[in-house]
Amino acid sequence: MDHAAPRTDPRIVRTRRLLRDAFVELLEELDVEKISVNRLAERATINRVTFYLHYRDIPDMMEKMADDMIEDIRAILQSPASRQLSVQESEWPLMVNLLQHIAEHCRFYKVILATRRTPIFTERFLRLLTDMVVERIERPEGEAALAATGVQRDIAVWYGSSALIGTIISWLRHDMPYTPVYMAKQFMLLRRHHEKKS
Amino acid sequence: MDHAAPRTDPRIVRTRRLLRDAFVELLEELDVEKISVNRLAERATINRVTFYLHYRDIPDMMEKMADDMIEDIRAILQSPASRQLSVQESEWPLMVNLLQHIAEHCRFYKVILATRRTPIFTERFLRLLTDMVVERIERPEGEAALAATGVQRDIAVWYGSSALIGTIISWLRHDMPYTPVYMAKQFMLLRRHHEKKS
DNA sequence: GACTAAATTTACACTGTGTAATATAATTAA
DNA sequence: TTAATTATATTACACAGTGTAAATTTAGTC
Repeated sequence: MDHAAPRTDPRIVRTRRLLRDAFVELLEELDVEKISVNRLAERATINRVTFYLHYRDIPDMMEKMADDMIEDIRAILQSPASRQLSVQESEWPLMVNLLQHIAEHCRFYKVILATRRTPIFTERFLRLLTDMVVERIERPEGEAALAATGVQRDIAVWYGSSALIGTIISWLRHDMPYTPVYMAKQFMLLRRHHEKKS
Repeated sequence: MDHAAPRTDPRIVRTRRLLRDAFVELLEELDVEKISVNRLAERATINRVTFYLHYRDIPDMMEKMADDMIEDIRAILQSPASRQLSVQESEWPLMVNLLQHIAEHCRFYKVILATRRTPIFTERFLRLLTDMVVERIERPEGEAALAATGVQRDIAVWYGSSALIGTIISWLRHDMPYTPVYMAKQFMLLRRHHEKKS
């Protein structure tokens, strides 16, 4: 890297920083669909037209911001520490680094990953599944199994419900290559491995 | 149920059906943000003004559609079969029913849960984590562990990566009540229970 | 200090929004 | 069947936002 040292104009850096900060700010206050180029430019204290010198529209800007985010995360996951170690050993520091990175930039990540951004349907569906998992875990059998594993209760809930909805979405995305029954069986297998202690 | 038999005007039923079908159709062709009341009414072959007699705006319409979806799903999860059985036994038919319901209405669910709806950031992040999980599972150790459990490879990938990103998002949503290190430890525990065979 | 590039200002044509008033069509009830 | 009610259509309007163009000002680079 750093071959030809592009050295971007500080005005460009400044404008983009203002825009991205303003975007995060607005996302803390409004739903995405309410963020207009108008408002964004106003909040960023730049001219509306200037926005178009940098991004085609707001989705395009989000795309670019996502690119940057991915670049950051990739840098962490490909850190030198991970190369010579085994998978088992390298996973731990990678995970810690990733989570710490997110924690350090939590204002950004929270707004980007965890606000109203989740379209209403997924959100509602997830909530329902979460209730289901909670109910399940609160039964005596669930409590016992959980206690044996040393897994925090709410974390197990997050994990289980996200896994469920995420797998369903992936299944749909891949045009349902397995029958519902087969999927259900697989869920049972995966579940069991959470709860049955060795 | 069926106390006062509200008996909605067939015109209302028709208009809402046209609108919702048109919405699904458009969502198959465009990103959500490109769906305007204009286009929607045109596609539904109703007058634009009529839309406002039923919904405040498009997010409001999505909200209502989500309500209906949740009602359907809830009906399945609270089916009579589930009441007298134990948790373990009732879970299986519920899961099958749920998945079959989704499969039957897959055009709707696919568009609603699995299209471009996932805001770019989550999508990109999920893709990255998926790569990570794939790489991990393709190693000899991973293959062996997987074979022992009888879990399908790609399903394990979907499951693991969704669980990961979903848990991270929940952690952020709850304002990070655990340290990154603790979270990482919990991930290791949950992971281990997938792979270590009894 | 001159050159270059970014940002601003102003303007314009366009698409979409939300509401109001009135007219027409379909449904329901007498 | 007629009369009522109620949904939808039509037209119109004020407003907010979009994306682009041209000329100008401001800031950075060499």
